[in-house]
Amino acid sequence: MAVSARRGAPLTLEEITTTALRLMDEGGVEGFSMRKLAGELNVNPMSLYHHVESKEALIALICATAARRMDLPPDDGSPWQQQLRALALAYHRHVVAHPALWSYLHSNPELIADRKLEIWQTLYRILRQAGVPEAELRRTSDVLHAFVTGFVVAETQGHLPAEPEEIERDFDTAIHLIIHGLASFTG
Amino acid sequence: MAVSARRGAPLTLEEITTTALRLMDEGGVEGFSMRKLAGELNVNPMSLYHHVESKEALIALICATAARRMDLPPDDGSPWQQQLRALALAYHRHVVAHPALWSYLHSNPELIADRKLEIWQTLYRILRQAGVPEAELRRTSDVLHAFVTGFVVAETQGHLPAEPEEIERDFDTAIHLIIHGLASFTG
DNA sequence: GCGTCAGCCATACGGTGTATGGCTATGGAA
DNA sequence: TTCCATAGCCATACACCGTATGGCTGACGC
Repeated sequence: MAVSARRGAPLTLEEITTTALRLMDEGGVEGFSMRKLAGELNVNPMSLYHHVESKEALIALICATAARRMDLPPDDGSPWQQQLRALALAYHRHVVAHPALWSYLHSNPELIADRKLEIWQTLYRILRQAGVPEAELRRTSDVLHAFVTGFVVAETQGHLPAEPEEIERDFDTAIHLIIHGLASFTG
Repeated sequence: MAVSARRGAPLTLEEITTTALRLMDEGGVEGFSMRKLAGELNVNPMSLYHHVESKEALIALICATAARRMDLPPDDGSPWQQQLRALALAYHRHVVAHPALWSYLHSNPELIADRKLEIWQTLYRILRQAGVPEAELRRTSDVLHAFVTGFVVAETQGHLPAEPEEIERDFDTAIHLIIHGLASFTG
């Protein structure tokens, strides 16, 4: 099947996405280009297009994969406040691992809109436990996700102070606000 | 002073920023280019660089101007909840007028970080009235701004439902969460 | 009259995404 | 064994981008 002249093995989608993610981690999504990716893979730029429809589609694929890979806290029977905090921490940890990617995702939220994603199901479960009415689940989860997204981007973009313990306190403040805001539903 | 060959009058910074803002409103910040701007102004692309240092600087200038133009609610003595709502509405109104610009600003929060901006002073005032301790003002305002920013981007990016009354209810939910979250400070 | 300089622009460089079409070697069919 | 469809790859080209460089022009102060 006409393997690359400059490489031994044929390209794989896996290889493409992995390298692309690394490049984006290193140089941001803005600094990422198909030509650089091709160079890194020692391949002609056009070869990529046999595995991927477009640059945009490639990024979308990587975002979707990243979103699916997040490991979320199970329902351990603890109070919803604690579970919400655990979920936020998991999300936060995941974002910090790939700031560039999530900052991009932040401006293109449709890439993570699928409500069947485990992350949404987990959030729904916690919100139910918090007393949010069924009819308000979609709305409340949207708003919360927007909040969290805003926070995380502010952090990864360096809008918040750089010291880790300061960030942690900011994080605590954010969670505090959200939990006390949600608690008003049970009242 | 060697006015443009193709135009009668010399370029002005005002003219450049106004046209640039219009182009960004129409085609998004990604779709905006110096060459298109020059074309719109009937001028050689390089002429722009006599009034502006770079594309990035131009966008930053426009963002800063936009942020300063927002007219904010004065302290009318009403409860802080009401004032916070008014501030959020003013912010919201302003963002909806130039979604593309604010979506960009959202990914580059440093462009609006200046704490002397009236918007921050107003927010500080309201947070004080809400009982937020002085030492927590910076942190709380950061977090709130991140929240609001996230919400507004979600809305302008079409992540929230399109129907206006739905958006309004989402907005109410957001404000509700924030107000009840803040209220925990006075408790 | 002359120098200075603001304003403008032509050209060029190195980058981008990707359309088009052609090459090659492999798998299956005959 | 032969043949061919096709998967995989790549060379070329196009239209765009931001902007460095350096030169032109004409208004102004002296």
